[in-house]
Amino acid sequence: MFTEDHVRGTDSPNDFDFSYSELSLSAKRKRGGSNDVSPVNTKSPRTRATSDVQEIRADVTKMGQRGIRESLEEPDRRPRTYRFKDYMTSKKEKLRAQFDTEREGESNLFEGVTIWVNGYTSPPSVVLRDIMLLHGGTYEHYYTKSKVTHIIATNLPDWRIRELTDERVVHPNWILDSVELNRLLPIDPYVRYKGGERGTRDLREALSLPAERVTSPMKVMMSSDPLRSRTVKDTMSLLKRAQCMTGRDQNHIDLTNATEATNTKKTREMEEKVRQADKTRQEDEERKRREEEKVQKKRREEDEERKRREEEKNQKVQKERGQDTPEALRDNFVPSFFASSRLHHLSTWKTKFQTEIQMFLKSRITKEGEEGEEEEEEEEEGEREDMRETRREERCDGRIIMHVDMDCFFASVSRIGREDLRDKPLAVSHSTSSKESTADVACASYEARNFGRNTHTLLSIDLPTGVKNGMWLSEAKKLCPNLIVVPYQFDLYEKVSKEIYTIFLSYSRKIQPVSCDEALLDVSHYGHDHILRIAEEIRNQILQRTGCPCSAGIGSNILLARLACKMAKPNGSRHLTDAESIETIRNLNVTSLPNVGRKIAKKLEMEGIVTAGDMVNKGSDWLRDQFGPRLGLTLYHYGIGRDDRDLQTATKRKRIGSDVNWGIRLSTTQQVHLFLEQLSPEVCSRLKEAGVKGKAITLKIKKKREGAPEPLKYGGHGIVDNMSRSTTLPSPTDSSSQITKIVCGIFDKMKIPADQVRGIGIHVSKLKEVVEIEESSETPQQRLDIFFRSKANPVQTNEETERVRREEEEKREEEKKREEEKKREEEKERGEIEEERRGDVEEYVPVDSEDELGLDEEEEIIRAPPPHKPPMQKHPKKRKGKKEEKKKKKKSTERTLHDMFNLRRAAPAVTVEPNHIEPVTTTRAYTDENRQNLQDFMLTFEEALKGGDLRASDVSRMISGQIEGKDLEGAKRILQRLRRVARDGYKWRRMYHECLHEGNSALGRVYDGATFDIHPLSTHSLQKDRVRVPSLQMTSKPSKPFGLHGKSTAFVLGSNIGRMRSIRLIPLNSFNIQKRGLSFGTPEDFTKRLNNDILIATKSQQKDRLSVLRKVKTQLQYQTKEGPDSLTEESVAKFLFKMSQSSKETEKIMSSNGRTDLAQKERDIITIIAEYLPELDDLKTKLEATVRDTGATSAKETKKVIDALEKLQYSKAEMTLMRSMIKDVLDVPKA
DNA sequence: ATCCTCCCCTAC
DNA sequence: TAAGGTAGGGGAGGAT
Ligand SMILES: Nc1ccn([C@H]2C[C@H](O)[C@@H](COP(=O)(O)OP(=O)(O)OP(=O)(O)O)O2)c(=O)n1
Ligand SMILES: [Mg+2]
Ligand SMILES: [Mg+2]
Ligand SMILES: [Mg+2]
Repeated sequence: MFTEDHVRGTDSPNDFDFSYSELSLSAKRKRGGSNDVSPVNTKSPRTRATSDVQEIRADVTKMGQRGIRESLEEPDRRPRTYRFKDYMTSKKEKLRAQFDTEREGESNLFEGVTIWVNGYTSPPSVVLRDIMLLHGGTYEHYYTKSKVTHIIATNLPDWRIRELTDERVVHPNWILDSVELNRLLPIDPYVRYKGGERGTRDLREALSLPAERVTSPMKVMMSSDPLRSRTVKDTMSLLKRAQCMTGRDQNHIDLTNATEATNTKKTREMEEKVRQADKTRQEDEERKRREEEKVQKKRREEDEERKRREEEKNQKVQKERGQDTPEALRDNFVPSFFASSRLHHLSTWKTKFQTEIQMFLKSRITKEGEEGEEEEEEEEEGEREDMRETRREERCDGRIIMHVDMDCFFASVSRIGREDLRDKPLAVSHSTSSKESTADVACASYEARNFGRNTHTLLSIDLPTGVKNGMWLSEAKKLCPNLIVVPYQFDLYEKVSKEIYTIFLSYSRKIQPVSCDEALLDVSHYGHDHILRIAEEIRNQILQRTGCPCSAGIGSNILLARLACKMAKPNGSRHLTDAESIETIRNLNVTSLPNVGRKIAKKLEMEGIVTAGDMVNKGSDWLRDQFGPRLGLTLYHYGIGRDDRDLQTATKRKRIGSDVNWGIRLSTTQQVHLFLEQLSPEVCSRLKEAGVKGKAITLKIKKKREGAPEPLKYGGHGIVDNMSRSTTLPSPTDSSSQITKIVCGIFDKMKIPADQVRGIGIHVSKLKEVVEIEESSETPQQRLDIFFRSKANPVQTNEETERVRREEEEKREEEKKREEEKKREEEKERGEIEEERRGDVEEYVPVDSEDELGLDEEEEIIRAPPPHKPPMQKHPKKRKGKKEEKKKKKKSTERTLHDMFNLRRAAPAVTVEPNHIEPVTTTRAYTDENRQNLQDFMLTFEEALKGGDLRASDVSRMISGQIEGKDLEGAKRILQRLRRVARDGYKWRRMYHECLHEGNSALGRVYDGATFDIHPLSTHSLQKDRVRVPSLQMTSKPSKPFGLHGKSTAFVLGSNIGRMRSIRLIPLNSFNIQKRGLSFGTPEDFTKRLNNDILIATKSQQKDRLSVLRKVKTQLQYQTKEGPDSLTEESVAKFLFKMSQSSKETEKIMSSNGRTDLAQKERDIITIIAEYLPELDDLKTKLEATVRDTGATSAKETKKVIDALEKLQYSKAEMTLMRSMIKDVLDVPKA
């Protein structure tokens, strides 16, 4: 993720980096620990009323200042700075070396000058830093007497400055003017406060400036006051120059690309310089690298040349047809789109901060592992060890999470150095004007958000109603006619972001980057007592360094921290304590909860649920039912303030992609191909940057929905259907041409008319790190062989196949259209028109619009999967609502059992040609309405079996009416399964097993988009004698909350269908138990018992019990999935214990809030889980005894107890349980 | 049971 | 004019 910008920007000795100050951290801790600072802080902040916050804030500001003074007084305790340099890979190191050479050439204007920027300046410190960086100067993040030669400050008087006697305090215009005139001006006219004469001399000496420079005739040249206020334009032009040097666009990453990409004079000069430096001092290795680079460059050039010719040809073809080149195929459309796309930037920055922080921390860890070279290093280790210890202890008391988020970020950045914009309603947008503008407002200032409202009534985060982020400018203008629109300043946002992350890193190393303007910090190590002060200190620092306000929220988990931050906005901080959380959250709108966006909010609203309290009242069962086991439970927990997510400090990327869903209006397939060719390199360069290759290539297409109007939004995609298809390659790739080829192939297969394409995306997944790939010993040929051996033989399609497929799709399309039609009418009746536009739900609820009404196709279908009703209705108990059921013509006179019992067939029987791919539309889900039918089917089936004269063909026919064969055992098994279904109340889904065999053909799925030669059949064994027969697979009750239910298309390769012989059924779950274990059994025992109990509960219709047991089962499954290891006795024990604890926690919250009903529910859960943990009380008694024996009284003595326990030789599982109980037991005597 | 693909939703 | 990108979580359907 190292952009050119990045590499260059960080190559200076005084570069911007994540500086991490161990010292400032420990100093803070000490300050926090001593009681001298705070007169306010006698109460614990956990219980402090919010009204105290103001007071604290003022107090803390002072304290922050005192903190700085402290550090000034103790110059030895300066923070240590770690740079990327410490942890970049050696390759990147080399790249940087090259840029160093270039940079040095730029200017040495400020050589020997080291500045430290004090407080808020205009331009802000980030800009000054860049300037210094470009002109040979040094920028210090922290003040150090021995290093800093100039203190830069705008505001006078500043009490801090008065304390500085040795250094020069200079106005920033000194820097700006010096750059402008390209000479170092004397500082005299710019000096804000002059120290002693000695200081001046020192300064001159230190700088060893030539006399003529110092006596520059600047006064003559500068007609205006040197301390004048700079215009933004001034500043920006300087900044622009800075950007010229630092490399502009983060989209152009590849170093070699970068050197050849621009043909500006500057670049050429730089290259020349580099070459010269190369000659004189680069080492062999470096030269070799260059050679390689050159070769690659050449290759690329050839490649591009070829492409260019192709393109020319294409364009000529188009011209001949009299067509213009579409906008999306213009030169540079893709890069320029991304360069202007705010969302692209947002996304890019997020991943950037994620990887950077990850790398930074990793490097720190390796560093720790090494021997400390200095004494200081040792100390530091000790300190960190100490901190870890502290943290561990703190965790017993719960974590302390802080969420810091910039206030109206983009707008605030625009206000830097613009006092005139300070209190104005502001919007950041591309558009320059117009009431009609469909440009998005990326960010609205708080004045715009609250426009026209009495701000005193704004008590809750739920209330604001003015301009929202994501809203169209036209609408924003309507709401707020005074709105001032300012342009994006992406470079500045990025700089400010880096600045705030630097600050974050100086407070905690456990950081989850959330966005360029926010992060979650684990600040447990500061303890509860002073945490609000720390928050204020951070906010203060951010304001000082960037000139932008932010807010901070603190809580015992991520949820509470986020909510607290939101509530504190703008420009505030808050600690949302556990005690007040439930009551506070209860009154919040559901949309303020994470994971509740547009759709979920709407679904909730339809049930009359508006507040989080409403949601909790509806119950966790309902939520899980509606939103799936995962989200349902999460939401329920959020509703009562619970959230056990860990901070995600390090993640592995799973996918890399690039989408353009704007400005896509193409007319021919060829044009789509050309566009894909533009997009592929984008994806590839991101892959390369991340150092990965991927095996799965996905093409995403937004296809204009049938009948959808042209979108109102300029260049917008409008109402679309999303489609995607992927191809898995034998080996990972990051080759642009390969990916282009594949996605073009996929697109052709998707059979989407080019003029209906509204959005295109390419994604690569199944990623592998390049380093690992290189280590792998297999040759490409070997890998290919492995692939072909592991997969079936790919085939080519033919025209006939495509025709069938198209027909099938058309049919589906038609059906979909009908559905929509119906739905649209219904919605019109209800007056419910939804819009296609998006935007922050919470912030922006779109308003109706004639033209852009967006109907979600899926919603209607969820409620009623449209069955292909066979004509015979043996069971006339009909749904009344579906009066307009289509009367379908029966194709065959043959009446199958399938028809008789109204069991929908999975697919029409199709004739399959050998080696051809055939589309088969399968219909899923025998839903409730079919249950009765199934039971009837079963009875008949049973009768038939009794007679003993049932052939497998009958079984097949009964189900699909198409296949011959004989398999009594199979039939019996089907019966068994049917019984089970009837008994367990499972729903069914139907599924295809295909077939295959014979000669040189193989069963296989089609690898979309890939063209392979037909391979001779390899020796691996194929499943022979298999038959394409629908079978039944048990599935738990579906809980998909959104989207299309019940239909999908399978593409089946068939051959010699006539020879099929057997039926294959999914084996029932079997449990190979045995193994003896604990009282509650091995994991296998446990699972078995659980399943059995579920069965019993089902039979005896103990609904609540069943629900609890199912919950246990699902949760356990998740646990297993997430965990790196398979289930063990201990993990099961721990899991059960945790679940029980979790319910206890909920129970506590509920009963303390008077919700006896819900508390009872949790108690029931606890009781049921306790059945599986019969030993718990016993163990606890034993544990207590041990604790008494050891005489331990506090959590600190945990280890002592554990040692004692270990001597008693409990089993692993028992130890696990006891371990989790120790804290409780030790807490009791304390209390 | 477990894996894969496709799709949906959310967040900034 | 305007730049509606992207990653990850998660569910269903299907295959093995
Ligand atoms: N639909 C959106 C939402 C956000 N952003 C950009 C602009 C915002 O300034 C920035 C940060 O998003 P936040 O959600 O943090 O919103 P703000 O910082 O603007 O306001 P707040 O004070 O509520 O955090 O991301 C955007 O371009 N489009
Ligand atoms: Mg923000
Ligand atoms: Mg934010
Ligand atoms: Mg929300």
